[in-house]
Amino acid sequence: MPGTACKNCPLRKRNLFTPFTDEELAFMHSFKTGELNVDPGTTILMEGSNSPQLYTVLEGMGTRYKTLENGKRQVINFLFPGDFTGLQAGIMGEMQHSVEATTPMTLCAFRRNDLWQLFRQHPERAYDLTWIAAVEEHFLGETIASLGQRDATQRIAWALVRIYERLKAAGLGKDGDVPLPFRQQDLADALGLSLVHTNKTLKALRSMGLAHWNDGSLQLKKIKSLADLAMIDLERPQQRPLM
Amino acid sequence: MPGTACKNCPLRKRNLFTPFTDEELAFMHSFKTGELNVDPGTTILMEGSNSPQLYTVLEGMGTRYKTLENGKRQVINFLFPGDFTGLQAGIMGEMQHSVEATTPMTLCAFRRNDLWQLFRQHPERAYDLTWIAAVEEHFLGETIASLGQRDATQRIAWALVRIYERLKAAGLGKDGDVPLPFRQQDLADALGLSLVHTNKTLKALRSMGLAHWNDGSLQLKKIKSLADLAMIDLERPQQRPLM
DNA sequence: TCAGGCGCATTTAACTGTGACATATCACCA
DNA sequence: TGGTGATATGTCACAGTTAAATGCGCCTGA
Repeated sequence: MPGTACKNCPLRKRNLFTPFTDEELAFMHSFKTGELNVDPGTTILMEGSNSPQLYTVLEGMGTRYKTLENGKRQVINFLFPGDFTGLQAGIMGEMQHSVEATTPMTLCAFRRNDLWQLFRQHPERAYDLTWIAAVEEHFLGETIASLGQRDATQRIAWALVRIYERLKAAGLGKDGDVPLPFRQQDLADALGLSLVHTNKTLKALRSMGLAHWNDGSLQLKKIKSLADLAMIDLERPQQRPLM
Repeated sequence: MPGTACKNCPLRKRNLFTPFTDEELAFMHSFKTGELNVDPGTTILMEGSNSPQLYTVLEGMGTRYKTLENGKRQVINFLFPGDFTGLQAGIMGEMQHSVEATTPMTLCAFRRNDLWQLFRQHPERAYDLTWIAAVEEHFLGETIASLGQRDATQRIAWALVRIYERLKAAGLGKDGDVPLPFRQQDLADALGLSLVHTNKTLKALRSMGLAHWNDGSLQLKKIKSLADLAMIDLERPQQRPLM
């Protein structure tokens, strides 16, 4: 039982997450195989490989991405504390994307082979897992709508709002600030924009006073206006399970 | 128990789907509340509404889409026989997208409130459900990569290949043909392209002899070349659960 | 039986948002 | 001190958009 015991998990204290009973915590802990600490730039899961583990992010941030044959990269989603990843490989067998650490990260690892046990013995956790998958599916659908129908300014506004909401909900940052240690290139690859145009659009949002992203810190002073620009509704933070 | 009994379901006979035991079929049937027959153009599920049902497509085709505030429409995915939909609403509460019938459709309806029973009493079905969610998540990730990183020609080639594979796997069409009763506008809205450019690109693929889509029928004579153009690998059909 | 209308595919022409390329600046580090 | 990675900015070309018009098949109603 290396690393933190689940019942002492600092993340779990945040009321973003649905509380677990001691019995539930004990089970999750038995499901856990260890903690993984990685340096920035480390590839945690590799497209095409067959990972034996599933992960919950305890600390740090990363990207989930696909690389195309022509070398282009599509960032599918960012990984923040509390996020769960690896279910696809856990269920389908082979990773369809890679996961890379952007900052130093700590991940809680679970045995993929225990997944079926979880479904048999703990239907509540199985339900949680499906809940997580459904929420991710919803988010990916919104991403598709952004790439397909929004112009560059709206796309960036959309991404910044959603990122801000997620990081705030995870309890990161203070006041109107939130840490965002990615490169502009990462955001560009997430939105299907060129680096140059991403840079210019960020400048425009800055000069409009809507979004300031400097030195790894994102500041949204007028998130409502930014959301209007992106043509989206703000999402109220919703309690969710932490695996 | 209106409509077809699950054990007589004609879809289930196709060996695309994992076989169920009689006991399993009986349970699925008990979970079923009825069949839904709709005309083309009918909205089956509405964005923002709170559907009490989940559906498996028995017959016909449709689209799953989001409408943006500016009136633009993003088709997130097409619905084909054997597809399951409504899990998002079933789990998250509110529909985040709409579902519309393109052709006459027959759907098998399940009670959303029974979902939790399914998790408790039939972990195998719960696992299947999560499997379906994971596959959908994978597909949406590939869609994001297409919208973000491929040009118009590659996007259309990608879409046609994937659609062809899915329809073939479902046992539709004969030889190199497959029925595809959508409008060019639907494909355009799925790929984030204008109708005009979609039309031009389809014409180009036609004159290259790679794809012929006329009168609701899609013919791919050189699917391998089309896949190369799209920079994707062909997917071997994989057995999957039918809910 | 024919006229009118509607949905969809097709085509042409003009415009534009975004990409590609080039270059500069700054911080950091070996 | 030079090298590397990131942000920043200007210029120009083009893939794809927008607008507008035509044709064709099919339905409906007189």
